[in-house]
Amino acid sequence: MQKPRNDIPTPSVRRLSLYLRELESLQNEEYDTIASGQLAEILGLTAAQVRKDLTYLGQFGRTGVGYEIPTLVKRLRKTLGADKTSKTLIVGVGNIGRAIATYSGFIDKQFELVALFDSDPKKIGKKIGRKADAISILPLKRLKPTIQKHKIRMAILTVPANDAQDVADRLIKAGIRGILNFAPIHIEAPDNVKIRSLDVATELEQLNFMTASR
Amino acid sequence: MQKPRNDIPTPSVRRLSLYLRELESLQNEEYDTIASGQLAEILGLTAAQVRKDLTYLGQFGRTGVGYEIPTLVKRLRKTLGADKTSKTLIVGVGNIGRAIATYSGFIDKQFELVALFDSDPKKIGKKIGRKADAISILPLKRLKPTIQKHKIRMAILTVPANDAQDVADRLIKAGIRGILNFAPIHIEAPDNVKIRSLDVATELEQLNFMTASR
DNA sequence: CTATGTGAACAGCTTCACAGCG
DNA sequence: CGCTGTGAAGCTGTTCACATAG
Repeated sequence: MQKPRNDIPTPSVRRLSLYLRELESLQNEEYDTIASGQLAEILGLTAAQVRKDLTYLGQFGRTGVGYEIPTLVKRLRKTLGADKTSKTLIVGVGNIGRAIATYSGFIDKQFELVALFDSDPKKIGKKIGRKADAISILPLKRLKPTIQKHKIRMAILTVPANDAQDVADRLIKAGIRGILNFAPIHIEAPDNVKIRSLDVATELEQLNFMTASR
Repeated sequence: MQKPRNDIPTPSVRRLSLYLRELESLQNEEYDTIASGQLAEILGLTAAQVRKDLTYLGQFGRTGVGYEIPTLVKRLRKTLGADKTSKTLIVGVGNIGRAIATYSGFIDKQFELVALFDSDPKKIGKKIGRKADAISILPLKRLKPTIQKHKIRMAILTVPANDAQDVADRLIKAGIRGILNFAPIHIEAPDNVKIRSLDVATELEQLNFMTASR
């Protein structure tokens, strides 16, 4: 008996995201079609892998020609949910939080930054961002009402490691379904809440290891 | 015939790094020994995985007891190269670059931030960081001499996507062996130069995908 | 002749399960 | 017993190679 698998493997999802971004920047170019090999070349992958990934979108490549870029972009957007903007919030307006908040506005338009939170009373009420779409920093007690009012699904967590689990718990209680965690600590969460951690220290350490030996 | 494998798998290296950090913060606690199951619990892993990872350090766990924390820490440091500080530089002093430069001084002391670079003439000469160990921003033409003088092996790349490959090429020519890239683009490099990319947009998109369906 | 789509082989990691040791 | 160390089994993702389509 085969295990029925109709979801997309995590590594493929990551690459689909790369394809989308690359193709969007290619869209205004002269070509209106692209072959798996070309895309692979640009992104440092193999042609077979690109093709396999793209089959998760259904089949629509043209044999002997390649993939129609506009169609491909449309399908990628649809599959990844990039055809609608997703509301997000940031907790912790320190250096990293602020950097992400102001990061190329906000990120490719696909994500809308709805609110900023911090526990430091001195920061409350201050605004981040350029004039028109500057966003005020709110106290943590406003977390739950804000999340529920705007139906926010994802949060970016950029608080110190000591506070990370507490804040995560509050986010989860308030209904958040996904957390992008920058604190260098493991966040405990129920299965229906997804956590992704970006850990600069660990990445540096890995790089250090890879370049050290031999 | 077995494939003779004396290197450590990449996923294991990442976890070894997590073990080290966790154990360092546990070192002043009452316990001087830890079992694979406990460590696994803290980090959200399985006991078997922890044990398998730790065998890459050689065998020194005590049956029925666990691992001696000081010994374990020592071996982890040695294996990961965390027993000596590694010199690093940052190119691109925008929001992210600045955030990382000032990030908990600098990162656990294992990495020493030797220099900062930016292409913007207005930023040259400015200093980042607290008084005593503030670091001046240098122009890109100082890249090569600085890298060679200090024998810097790793670089953190926080420039805009458009400049990333150019700067990477210059870093590589100057002798850099590993690059931690924050630009949302694939960096091309020879095999003997390791690239690790942290891509916030892609991570967010993945999280969005994972929390969207069902 | 070119490039897709895909079953099948392969490789790499993780999990299992248990022998061995204090 | 309790917990390590580890072959073996299991899974998942990648690569191969080729039938297929235009």
